[in-house]
Amino acid sequence: MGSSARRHAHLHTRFTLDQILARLRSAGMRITKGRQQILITLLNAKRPLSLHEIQDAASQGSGAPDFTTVFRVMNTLEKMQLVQQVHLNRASRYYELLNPEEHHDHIVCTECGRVTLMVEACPVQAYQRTIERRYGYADLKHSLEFFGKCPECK
Amino acid sequence: MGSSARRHAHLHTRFTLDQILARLRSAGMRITKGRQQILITLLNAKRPLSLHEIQDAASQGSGAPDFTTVFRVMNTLEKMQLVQQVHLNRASRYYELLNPEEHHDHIVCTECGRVTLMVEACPVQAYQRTIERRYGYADLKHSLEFFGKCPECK
DNA sequence: ATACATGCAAACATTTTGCTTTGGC
DNA sequence: GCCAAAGCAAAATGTTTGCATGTAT
Repeated sequence: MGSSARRHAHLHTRFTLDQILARLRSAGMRITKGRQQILITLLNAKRPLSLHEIQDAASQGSGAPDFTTVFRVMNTLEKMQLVQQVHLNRASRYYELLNPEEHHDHIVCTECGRVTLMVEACPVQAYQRTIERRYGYADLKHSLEFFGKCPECK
Repeated sequence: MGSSARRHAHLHTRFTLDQILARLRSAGMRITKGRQQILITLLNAKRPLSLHEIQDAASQGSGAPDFTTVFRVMNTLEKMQLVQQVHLNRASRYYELLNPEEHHDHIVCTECGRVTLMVEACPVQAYQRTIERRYGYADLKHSLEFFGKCPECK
């Protein structure tokens, strides 16, 4: 493959670890080893992760946070709007880091479970404001997942 | 309120009970009292229901299907694409009947949990074909939910 | 009569909470 | 040293399976 594929690749404008840690600090939270491991795991993730996956990955280094810790940290990060749940129609919950500017959606294969990240601009983003006005809701976020058969499975 | 509100109300082009029963029959499935109760419950539902809610509602009449039955029937209906899961960020799964032509999405209040059905044309529907081609997926369905503060809670 | 479907009970998975101990500030 | 956070254990909740019995066809 040449550079044409790469030309379409978008810049992942993600939070940096330091930016997130600064947010935690300014919220009066403490920077523990476990939290750092979890955040590094999320930063490296190429797809949404379950709590167990986060714990496993975060335990590679020296930290090895307890499952309960992962559970509580993820709850906190979700409330702080630093992470988001992604619905993959599986038994457990999946999380991903929320990017400050960019929003992307997912395609999930109904056969093999594979998750593809969509790189185009989200078609819903533009409607959000209109919907807020029409239905009187405020602070709208959304969650959009596509389900179908991936190239391999179809 | 005058008729102006009603003017925007759309026709709920839903399956009829008989249509669904015909589909079950042609799939070689048997028409039991429990299944009928469940389907009637889904037809009357004004919002997505959990398995327990379906069981409770379906037990009003004489049928009273067991929870396991509800679980299995819903799984089957989902595979048959007659119902769909809706993600409300709650502990359990919620289901709704899938309409043959019309597709609608939901707005969920993050404070009180209230669910509002959206009546406009779904902005994603139009993109689905494009996405199928671009990513090589087939038979795409999607799930779109908005989360925010409802008029009462904001 | 013959499967298919149900009900019941038990297993399983995941999420959540209580409480004691640890460690960041 | 103080108090938030972690770890551990146990409970609560929700989902799924096995098997004997019932029932639609």
